Amino acid sequence: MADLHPYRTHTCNQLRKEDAGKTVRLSGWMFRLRDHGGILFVDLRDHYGITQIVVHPSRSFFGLVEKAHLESVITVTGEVKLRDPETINPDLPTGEIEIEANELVMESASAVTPIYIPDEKADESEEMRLKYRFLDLRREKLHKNIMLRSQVIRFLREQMWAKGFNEFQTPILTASSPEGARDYLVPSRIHRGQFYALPQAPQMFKQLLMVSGFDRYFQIAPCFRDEAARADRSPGEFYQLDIEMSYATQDEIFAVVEDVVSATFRKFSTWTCNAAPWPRIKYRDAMMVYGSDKPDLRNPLKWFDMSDFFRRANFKAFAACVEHGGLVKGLLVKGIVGVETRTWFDKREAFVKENGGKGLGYISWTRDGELKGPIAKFLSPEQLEEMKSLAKMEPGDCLFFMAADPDECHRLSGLVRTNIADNMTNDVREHGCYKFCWIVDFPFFEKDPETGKIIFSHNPFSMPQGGLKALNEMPPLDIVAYQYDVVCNGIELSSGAIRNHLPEVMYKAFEIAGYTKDVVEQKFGALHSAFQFGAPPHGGIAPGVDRMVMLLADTANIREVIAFPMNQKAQDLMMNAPNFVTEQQLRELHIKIRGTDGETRVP
RNA sequence: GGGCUCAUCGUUCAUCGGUUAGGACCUCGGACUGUCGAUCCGAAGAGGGGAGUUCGAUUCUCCCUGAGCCCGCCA
Repeated sequence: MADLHPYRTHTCNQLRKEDAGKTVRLSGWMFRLRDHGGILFVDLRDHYGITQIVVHPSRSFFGLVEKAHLESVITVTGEVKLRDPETINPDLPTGEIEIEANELVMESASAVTPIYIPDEKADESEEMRLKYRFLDLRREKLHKNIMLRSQVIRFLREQMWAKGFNEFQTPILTASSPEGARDYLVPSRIHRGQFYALPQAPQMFKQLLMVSGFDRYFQIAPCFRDEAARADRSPGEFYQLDIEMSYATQDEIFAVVEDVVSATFRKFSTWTCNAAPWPRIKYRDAMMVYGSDKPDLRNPLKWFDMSDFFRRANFKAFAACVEHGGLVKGLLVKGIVGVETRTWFDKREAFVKENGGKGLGYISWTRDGELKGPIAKFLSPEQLEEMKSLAKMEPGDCLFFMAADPDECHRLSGLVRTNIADNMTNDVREHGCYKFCWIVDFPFFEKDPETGKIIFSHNPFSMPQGGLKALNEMPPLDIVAYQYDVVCNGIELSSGAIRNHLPEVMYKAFEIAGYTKDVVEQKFGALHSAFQFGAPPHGGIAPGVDRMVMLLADTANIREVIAFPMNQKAQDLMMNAPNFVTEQQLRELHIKIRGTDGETRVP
């Protein structure tokens, strides 16, 4: 046996009945132990699988194994034996054999683990799981998620290379960027009082690579933003499949993403995907129909504009709303009258009020032909008839109404659309599918609700449709940009734009948003400078890697697809980051901590 | 910055203001030569911190601390 590899000749998912009789060596963790007094069974686990080890009482190491804690790492040498037919375990790929241990080495004894690894359904606090992440990652579910992530990233890379894209690295220590999210700052030791920033995205670098003539760029790019986390938003840092293309039209960029993302979802999930080209929904239509710029298209419910109808109808509350610039929308829900109870309808209305709305009107067409509901009595028989044909209503259907200022109306209608679908007795949503769509034509500018100022609504790098002419001639709020998102099942997967590579257009756009030429040249110095020397028209996009894997793993929490995530407060509980540093370190960085409770604490 | 929910053995979940604070898993001890979430017997092990209400608080109230989710934020 001296010629065997010191740790293993096979993995724990390799041996089959054909291997019977071989002398083998396996290493792994003691996953489970079944102690029958006279005989021990150890489920030996490694990355690949599980193999049963049998330890007979005559062996010198019998006592060692019997007393060992689970999760200890051992190396076992022994003979592959066929199991008796009645002891075959059909649940294990290696279930037809077992290893009869002749030698055993305790490589690394484990203490009692704070979480019990075999219990996949255990529901420890996330705090506990994050603190002992290296243990949680041993569990099959999480281990698989991280492997899925690894394979997805590999596949994304392969596809990008195959499409002629080149992979580049861009700096991690860079300059603080104007606009956008809060930067993570890194103090400079050499330059007193100056700071680097971690990139929120390699946005300017990838554009500069286009100016440098590299034509097609991609990177699995780390992005850092010092903003609050959510269940679907990783705190601090996340990864994007960052893409930029020279001389590309919006349609060409869409085609690349449709190809790459579709292929990825088809490869790594059994769920169906809607075929490319994906629906392209204008931002304004998305807000009108779905009340959201990230609609879940598995939900078939759609709002439509009834402002014109209610302007003419003699229901004063809605007519007044429309007169004052508001919006009235209708949502037809088929076949729920007589299915859902009065309480159900009351709950929908209560939901709207909880979310700041005035209420939720509706008219039900009962199975015996009556039109009922809080609003029905305000409409004349002719108007009710018009409403029915407008909404394509049938007996058993209910028409909901939302009336408010446009922004508020969209917001509430989006919430209601989801709330109704979530609570219907007969679920109308599709399941087991990924529904992709493009949201296009985002507004270039919007009005700051607090100051009333015109501000960039998405990002100042994108090209306004109509170019300089539009900026000069159109009301700013009517201008749309070559700015687009990919949305899948209600999750924003990706965001991108055809860039603005023309200095004059930059100046004008920033002027409308209240910035002078100087500011443009100062804040976007490199980009502005680069555009003076021949810049190719270019555009790009950046699908979120974490979110793609999250959808593929069918988990609601993005931390389930990140090996070492931070908690919602952007703390790494395992590494204890962030943490205090020594006075010496602070001195080198010319930093003094402000305030009373933030005194420098030396660990 | 704000809102909601939560905090009990190592873990997880119970417990009407009066209980020897209970179960499951883990742990420890014992039995057991074919199990595979082994089984059986036994044992150990808990109210985050601080105020208050009360004859009496794990339970009610407030503050602090910590956690999760949401809003703001995330061009």
